[in-house]
Amino acid sequence: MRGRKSDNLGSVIDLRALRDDPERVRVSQRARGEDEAVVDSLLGLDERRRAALTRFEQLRAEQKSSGKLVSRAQGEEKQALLAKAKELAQGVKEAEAESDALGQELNALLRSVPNVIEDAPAGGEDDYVVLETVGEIPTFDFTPRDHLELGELLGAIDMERGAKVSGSRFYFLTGVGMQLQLALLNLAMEQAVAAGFVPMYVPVLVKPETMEGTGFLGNHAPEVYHLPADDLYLVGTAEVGLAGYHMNEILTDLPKRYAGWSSCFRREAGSYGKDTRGIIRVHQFDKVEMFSYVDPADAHAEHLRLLEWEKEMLAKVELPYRIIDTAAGDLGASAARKFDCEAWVPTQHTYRELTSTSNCTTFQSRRLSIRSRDGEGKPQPVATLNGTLATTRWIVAILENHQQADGSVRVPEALRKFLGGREVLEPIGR
RNA sequence: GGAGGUGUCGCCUAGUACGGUCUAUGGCGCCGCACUGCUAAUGCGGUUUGGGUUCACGCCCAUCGCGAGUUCAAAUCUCGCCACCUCCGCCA
Repeated sequence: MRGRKSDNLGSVIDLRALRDDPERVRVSQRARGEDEAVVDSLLGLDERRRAALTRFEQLRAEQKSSGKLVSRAQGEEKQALLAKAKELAQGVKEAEAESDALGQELNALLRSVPNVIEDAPAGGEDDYVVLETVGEIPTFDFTPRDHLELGELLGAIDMERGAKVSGSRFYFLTGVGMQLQLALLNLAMEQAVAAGFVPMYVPVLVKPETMEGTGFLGNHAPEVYHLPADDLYLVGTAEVGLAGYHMNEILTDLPKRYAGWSSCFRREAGSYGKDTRGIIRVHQFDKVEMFSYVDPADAHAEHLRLLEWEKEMLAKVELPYRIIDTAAGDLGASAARKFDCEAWVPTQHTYRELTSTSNCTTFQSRRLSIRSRDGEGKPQPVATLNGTLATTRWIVAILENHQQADGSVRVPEALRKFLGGREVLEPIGR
């Protein structure tokens, strides 16, 4: 008879909006290639739960007033009232059990539904739309080396020893490799702070509720490392900690912008044999991530701002890239829309993802209970958005695009001050 | 890791030995009104949070770190967990 959490269920997804416009969710599910019948199940469950809840509330009110009578009564009268109260209590317990059971069922179903998309192209991984292509693809009058060959020449990357120490997809950044990573992430942090982001160092081990609330236990679940001894998860991005930062809070002063620097861990399950060479796809890397809490009405505009900051950063390291609008079926559970910036990788003759910015609308804030007050002072969920500013993978594109015939690599102007003024990274003798 | 202590509506606080008008006390702060050359002071009233419902006034449910249990009835009793503080141990 204590503690009933199911009351704020409605906040997990916008049940009211679902009742008003179920078609919108159906369209989204269809575009993602997800089950569309879930909408009817949700509506049916919702109705049954509301009825059960009303029944419980009525019975409970009766029980309360009966309790007061008992407390005041004496002798025989009290005995009679007590008998009646016992009956009432039985009914209350049954009504509560029913409404709780329906609530749990509804909750589980709600959490299985990915975010409702906003204007994302329908389809799967290959159905992205190219929005813009920036910069010139470099041409070489020599056979370009791939990033690993360059990394080894420069004494920057050591895959062999990474595998020796930790297994496949682990590596060491050595010498200028580590300096280049620091330079890149420092440049990213510098830009973020200049743009008004609060720089953050964040936990990389988080509780299940944090991981769940950010949406990574949905279709990303197999990607996530879990430490069973402590029931903690290793994050795949600083986004997790930055989203959890304001969990269970009501925010004032939106927008709030944070830039988190963290190591990121990914199991890369299901990608066996893919990108096995070099540091393109690895279990551990470092990243500077932007994270914004904004008014839902401002979410799309913020999404475009995050994209602009990513473009600014890509321009600083002088990489040719394109921007794609990711198709619905390729979105994470929490994203309503996602733009990726993909840099040209000369030896692969293709573009590879360097940044990703997602508009999660109110998906994460509903699960983590992060709200602000609307014009009338009523709490409403905020929108959350994230975007990459730089990662270890950028080293791949920098090495390959700025390489020279002798195996040296030109350092982009903006990075030089973080590399002791160095203009070129030279191969070292072995 | 071990021992002890603490956790009440923004902040502080009463209540918990003995379960029942606790529908949670008081102060600070805040809001409204009154009084007042202005300000201040004073007086009166209001003020946990969330959800549901109502044109509205309101009304209903939940909420005393979290969860489970006992009971007709739990801030109060029982069990588990969490956070913080003190001491001890261990350690990069």
